[in-house]
Amino acid sequence: MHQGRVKTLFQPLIRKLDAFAPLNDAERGALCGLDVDLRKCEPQEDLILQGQRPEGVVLVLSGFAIRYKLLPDGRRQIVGFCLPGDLCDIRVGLVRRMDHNIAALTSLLAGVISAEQLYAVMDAHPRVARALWWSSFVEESIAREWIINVGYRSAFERLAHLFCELYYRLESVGLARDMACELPIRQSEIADTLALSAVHVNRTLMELRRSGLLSLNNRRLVIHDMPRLQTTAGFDPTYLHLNAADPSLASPPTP
Amino acid sequence: MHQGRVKTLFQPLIRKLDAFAPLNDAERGALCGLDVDLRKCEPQEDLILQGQRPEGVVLVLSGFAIRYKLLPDGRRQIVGFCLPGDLCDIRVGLVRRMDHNIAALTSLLAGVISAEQLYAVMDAHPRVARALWWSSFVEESIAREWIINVGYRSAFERLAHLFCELYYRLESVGLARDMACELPIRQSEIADTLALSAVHVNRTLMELRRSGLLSLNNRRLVIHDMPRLQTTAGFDPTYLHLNAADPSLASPPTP
DNA sequence: CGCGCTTTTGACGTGGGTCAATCAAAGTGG
DNA sequence: CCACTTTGATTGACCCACGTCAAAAGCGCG
Repeated sequence: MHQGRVKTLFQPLIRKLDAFAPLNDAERGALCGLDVDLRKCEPQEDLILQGQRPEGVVLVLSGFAIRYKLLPDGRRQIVGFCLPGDLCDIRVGLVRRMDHNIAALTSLLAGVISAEQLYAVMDAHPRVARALWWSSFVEESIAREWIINVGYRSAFERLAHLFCELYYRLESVGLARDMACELPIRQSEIADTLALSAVHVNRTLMELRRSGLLSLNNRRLVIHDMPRLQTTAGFDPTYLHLNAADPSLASPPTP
Repeated sequence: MHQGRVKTLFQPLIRKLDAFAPLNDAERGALCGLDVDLRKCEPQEDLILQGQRPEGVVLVLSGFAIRYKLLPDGRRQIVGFCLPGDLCDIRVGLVRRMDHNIAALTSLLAGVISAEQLYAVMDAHPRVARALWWSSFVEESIAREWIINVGYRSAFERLAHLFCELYYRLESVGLARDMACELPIRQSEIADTLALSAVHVNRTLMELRRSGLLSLNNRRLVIHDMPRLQTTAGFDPTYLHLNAADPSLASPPTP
């Protein structure tokens, strides 16, 4: 469905999976051939609500989304970013009710894919299946790294770390290059992500700018000194498992 | 291998998976028939090191283990508990190098299973596959909840929340009942888990005792007032996806 | 019965929170 | 084209939960 335009929209996903193991034409074709139910969202619009039974796997085609939970005092904690090419979440077909919300951060185009159809493609193309399982593994790794970010690091390090992560993730789907990318995130959203107050995010961001490590203006992130940024952040990209390719590995079975 | 004694050692895993969807005799048999490479560990001994290529899926048979990362200043952050019945981690066969360590907390008996064999069982028994995918999904949910615990909640709430989680997880594998369980965790380890100092954990623990919510003495946790404990912790068990059973759901393909 | 872990207690310092303005950019409508 | 509103960024003053340092007290165990 929607073949014409959608084909290019699959680029981020394909590009990401290629980093695990290069896909052949048949595999790319199978992915692009997926029936996606296009869904356009405005900024702040919820895609999936907590407690809901997920009706399909959501693939972010363009724009940013966030996973978040609402907290008793009305605040929210963002527990993950869904960037273009991210599937939220492959195993969702196994779960009765979502335990968190997903909302659009920017205006966003998503594709809803039925679990059955996705699993069929995975069954027919083991390497696609492996790549998808790998990407869901990476998401789990990211969640664990966030525990450390929020628990252990100072505000300055937290921001630095988040920007390192977002830069590399965006680069891996072709949305960042030359140490710069569009980053349509408000300071209050950074605050909700890093468990800081918006005020302190602001102060820390200015400190980052003053220190010459990066600048973030007009929704555009420019990293001026990546090596030093990584060092001060304690950023070790291992957890993103980029270049994880190891086609020799056995492939777990699809649910 | 090791059939006789090992069969009972599979109980926690089977019990946990049963909560997702009751397994029949063939399915139980397939699990118990897995070749496990038994491995006995002393407290503090590392099971799997960061950077290592995992050689198989580790199933905790008895005792507690922790997932942790070492931090630049020598501290460590615990990013997960592996309790009896936990597999660490099904998709591990897809990954070139571990991004965190796993160590025994107590003396511990683990079973190492080859990815190929586990995947074969999953292929032969779709419901087992679904249950295992579900349990790995739950681990990811737990990691996300920990982001909130460490980022948002006060020390008092953090401890309360951790004890709620551990109680329910232990209950689901038959190691807790009547609001009590063995909990062989030192205060310094709670500190490393909750991103608090050991001193503050101690003070907070005493406050929890004084408030009559629970007691933790001689490695034994007794919860005196679970409803109030959950309320003060802001604990919503949804994220553990207990009773998640929904056998109608489609099953994702094994890698 | 003395050595090594943990746990407990005390005194004191600080990173980051809160509250409350102010400022800036981007609409919006007349 | 300009008042008026809205939303987000910035700044300042003050405060507290939790960290650090340091010492004491239990408590197993050889």
